[in-house]
Amino acid sequence: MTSKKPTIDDVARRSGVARVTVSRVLNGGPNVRDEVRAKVMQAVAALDYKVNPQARTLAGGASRLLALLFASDLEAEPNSFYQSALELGALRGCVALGYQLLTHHIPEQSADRIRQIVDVIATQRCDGLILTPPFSDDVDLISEILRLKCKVVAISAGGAGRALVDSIGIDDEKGGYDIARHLLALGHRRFALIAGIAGHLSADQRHDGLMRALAETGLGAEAVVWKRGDFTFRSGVELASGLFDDPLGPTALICANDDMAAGALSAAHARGIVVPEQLSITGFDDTPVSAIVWPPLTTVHQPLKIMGERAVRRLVHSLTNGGAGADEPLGRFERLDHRVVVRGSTSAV
Amino acid sequence: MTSKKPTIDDVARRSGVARVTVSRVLNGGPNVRDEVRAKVMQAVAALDYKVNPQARTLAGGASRLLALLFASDLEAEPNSFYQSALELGALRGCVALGYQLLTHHIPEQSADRIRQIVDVIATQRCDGLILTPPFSDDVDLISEILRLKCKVVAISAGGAGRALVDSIGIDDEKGGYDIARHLLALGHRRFALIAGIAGHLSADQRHDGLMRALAETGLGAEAVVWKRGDFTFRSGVELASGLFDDPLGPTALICANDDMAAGALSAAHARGIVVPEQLSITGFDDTPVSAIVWPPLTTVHQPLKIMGERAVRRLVHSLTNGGAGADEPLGRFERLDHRVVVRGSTSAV
DNA sequence: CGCTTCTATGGAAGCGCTTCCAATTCCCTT
DNA sequence: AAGGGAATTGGAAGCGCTTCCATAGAAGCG
Repeated sequence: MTSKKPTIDDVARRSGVARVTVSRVLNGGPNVRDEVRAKVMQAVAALDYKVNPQARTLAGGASRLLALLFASDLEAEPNSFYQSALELGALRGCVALGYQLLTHHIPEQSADRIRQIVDVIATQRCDGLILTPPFSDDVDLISEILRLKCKVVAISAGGAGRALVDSIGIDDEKGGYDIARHLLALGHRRFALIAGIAGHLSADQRHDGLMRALAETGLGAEAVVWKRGDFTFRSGVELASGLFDDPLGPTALICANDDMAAGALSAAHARGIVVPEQLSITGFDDTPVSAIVWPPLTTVHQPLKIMGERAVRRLVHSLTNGGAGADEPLGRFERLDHRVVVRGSTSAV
Repeated sequence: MTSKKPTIDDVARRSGVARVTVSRVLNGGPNVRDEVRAKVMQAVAALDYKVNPQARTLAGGASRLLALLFASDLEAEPNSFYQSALELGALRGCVALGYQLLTHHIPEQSADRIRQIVDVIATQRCDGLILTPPFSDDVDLISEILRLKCKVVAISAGGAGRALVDSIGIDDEKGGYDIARHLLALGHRRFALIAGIAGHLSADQRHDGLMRALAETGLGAEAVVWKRGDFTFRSGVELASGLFDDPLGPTALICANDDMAAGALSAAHARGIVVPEQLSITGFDDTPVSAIVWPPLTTVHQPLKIMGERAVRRLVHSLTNGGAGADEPLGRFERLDHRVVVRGSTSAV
């Protein structure tokens, strides 16, 4: 049928140069005359030649493979939209830069999560890792990965992660502050908060922001009751249900992500509580979930796709620039803009 | 720091056999004495040796790389839960079988979708492809892929795809029939249908099933008004909005997937139409969306994760069994069970 | 104008693994 | 007990690419 795929030698032969020269052209190496470069490129086009990534890896040592790690059980429902958005962004970056992306879901609570992740690095030979919360702040995990000389970029790392590796995220404290300001402006004074899991530092920062906003308005810790959820719809349902009994309960419920807000909304519906008239609810992330539910959620937009793409670019950058040891300031945090998106789930008290 | 990674030669040396023998053990080859096999395995464990997949690919010709293809624009919101479920299942299968999975999103309408996909095969050198609708029925595309000698398994292929390649799916016609029977039993007689895009054959089969159920009850085409959506929440909102004006309009709205049903539900809320009292709405797929909205959707459960995993297994099977030409009946369809999940969005008329 | 210093190119040596084929050993046959 | 086939093992040859080092010219310099 179709003849064998062309190799670098075919290109070399056709353009009348040595194999190394073709390799140089392909890798943008220096010291190649424009004339020769053009001749090679032409042969590449004519033969529809594509480098064999496996051969390149074997010879060159770099696999051009990146892994995106999520903390979720394969069996459980994933925090799907959040993850998809990051993945899509990362994929976009990989396609643009000629890298490949592997996605892995690791049960977060498992004691051997570190072993599993190290295994991914060892088995798949990927040379860069993108960590998502709460792995982004898992100091033990990160140290172990760095020990293996694997490059890392963390998404939404809190203080712990930021100190160790490059990271990308929004100003979560400010995000929490902003959403609180929105509710305070609407006249709310009694709040409930469904926070994230312990160890998810960026979500805790949103909590801090909320408290700062309250303090500015002269309110203290007594103005808010809070619990920790696990970011799933289900936990939103369960935790919200406990809030509806007190007649002097909160008038506004702030959730650490959209899924839990959707769950809270569902619980409210089930109890006949009208949102937002009787209770305002807010989410976080601005995933499609916030637009799908009724009423649509007021939430904080987080540029997840861009975060995914930036993560890849940062990783590739540090991979190709040899990460010149000292001059590469490890642990740089890149802040992206967020914004409050007001929809129908909040109203004046 | 850590010494170089151990190679197959290290294992060979440590266990006192030749490199080939280690290779045989690693690949489950025949003709190795149990005693030798054990000795090698022990050395592997002692050295914490992992095969280098790139080297294996280069030498062996098989990349052990599978690609999962989705038809969606990177910029548009993905049909996230549907895709995530398939991906998760496929990932599970890959991990179990020692393969790697690459996910790609190709804009479906783009004229050069075939070129893009062929490029994926050529550039990434993956040796198996998992197609999702509507690629599953894209005869031109499939023919081209087969011409490249790349193995394919299609998810939810309709007649066109099933004839060409191995495929996995539920009995969509029966799914449509079942959901219609559910509504008919509740007394509904006037229906609306938000169908899928043209060319998405499995979704069309659900339409056929609906018509069959209606016919059995003595109803004809006049009992249902229908339109085509594109499976997005947005299209559900838009298409449903047009249905609410006629006082003698449908009492039940059947949607070809959950996202469009959620959109329709949202549109109903916006118009003050109470679901299910004034209008019953059904979805399809049983993605988490169906549980997140209010009222939760009656829908048809499709075992997406299992479908993803089975797709990988089928692919790997045909890859490793050399696909012995004749005896391998190409185009085998594997049917998985579906079931109607009754939730709050449907009630008696 | 002879000498060093670049700049452009090519030769050779593998990267770690598998496949092909030859060599050895073993176990049955007759 | 000798011959034959099957079961085991190893040697050698790459897979397609990059890296290291050597080789020419071209260019710079006193």
